[in-house]
Amino acid sequence: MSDNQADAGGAVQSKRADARRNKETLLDAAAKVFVASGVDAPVRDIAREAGVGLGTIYRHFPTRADLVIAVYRHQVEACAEAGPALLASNASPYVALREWIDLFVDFLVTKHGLAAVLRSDSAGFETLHTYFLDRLLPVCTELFDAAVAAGEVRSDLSAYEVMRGVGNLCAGAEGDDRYDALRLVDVLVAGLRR
Amino acid sequence: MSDNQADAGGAVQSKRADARRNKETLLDAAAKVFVASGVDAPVRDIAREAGVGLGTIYRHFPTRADLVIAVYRHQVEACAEAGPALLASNASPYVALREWIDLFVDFLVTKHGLAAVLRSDSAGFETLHTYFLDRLLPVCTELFDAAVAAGEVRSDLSAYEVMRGVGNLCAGAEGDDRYDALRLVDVLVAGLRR
DNA sequence: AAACGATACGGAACGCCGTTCCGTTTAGCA
DNA sequence: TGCTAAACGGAACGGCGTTCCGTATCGTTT
Repeated sequence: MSDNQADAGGAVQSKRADARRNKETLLDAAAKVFVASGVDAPVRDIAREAGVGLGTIYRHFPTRADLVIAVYRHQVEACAEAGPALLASNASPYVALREWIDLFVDFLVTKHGLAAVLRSDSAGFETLHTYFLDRLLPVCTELFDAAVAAGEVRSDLSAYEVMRGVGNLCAGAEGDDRYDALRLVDVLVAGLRR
Repeated sequence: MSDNQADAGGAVQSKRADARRNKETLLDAAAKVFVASGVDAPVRDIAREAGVGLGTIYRHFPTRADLVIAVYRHQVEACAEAGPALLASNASPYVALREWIDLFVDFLVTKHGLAAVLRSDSAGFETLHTYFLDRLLPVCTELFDAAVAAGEVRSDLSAYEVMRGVGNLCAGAEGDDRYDALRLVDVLVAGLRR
């Protein structure tokens, strides 16, 4: 899962060993910097942490957003895969949805500022936004629709809105001890109930 | 309401006519640019629109945020003043709270990107963030506490969380027709109910 | 009317950002 | 052991908010 940065499947590996090694180094360094300083950390910080030039970063990841995507891709993957599993192991689709949202939220708040990226249109992050949506929205939709079909939640919303809503609630939760994102998401999810 | 930029009351007017005129021009220009391009519009755009140098802006408004505050001050004021009024004219504090939140949301979504500012810690916007909180939080608290006291809403939240939550839900609502912030706020507020 | 501070003005300059460009180095193959 | 395509580092670019300062203007005082 570590190499392709376009769609899953057909990505080509670089021929040269140093390039592959550097990409790996870069991903590690970026992950480290992201947890330390948030997703907004300057590209230069990551380059320094990796002991690498700026050009190197930008050949591997054409855009800051692409780097962020690559770093979090497999974590998003895990979240996506949990969806169907939860649906299968729960009698109530609503409960499954709630638990999936818990997972989603955990993921978001663990990574500094990642949630903020979910609502950003500032060009560069559009890619990341798109990726999150492409991968997670179908999962969320499946859970949400099941809960709607079971008559457990109100039906005047879209799964998309729920996901973005949750993402937005988590935005900027870091470093503000008066604001408990988990609890607010709980309120939102409670409001979903029919 | 047009001149003071510190706290209400004791602000001193500039002695020179051109300064007063420029400040006015600046506020008009900024308002115009903000509706056209959102609160994130570059300072230089505002300077150009006003036909004024950058230095002039920064003497009148030490920070971008101060300018934004000045532009929206009386609208924030109106929102703040509506709180007690709603509380007085409604039998149910919960209904008053809900209506106040409607006002608040209207204000946020009408002005491009203003909501995003509520969740931002990015240094530059801190002033703006602080101002919003200082003025609006007490109002929201009054309404919220009344609703809690009346036993109409759950009590494991703070007014601060509600306000930030609503603000967050509205962030990035522009230009996304699949995302209806109003409706999500509605869900959140419904979830508040006890 | 003239002269003179105090005050306000414009915009060049600074530091930080993401990103691009290109001369230099190096890996892997013949 | 060369040779070349690939990858490298980092200077340079344009855009941002903000600062700084020489210049122009205002309002006053003679």
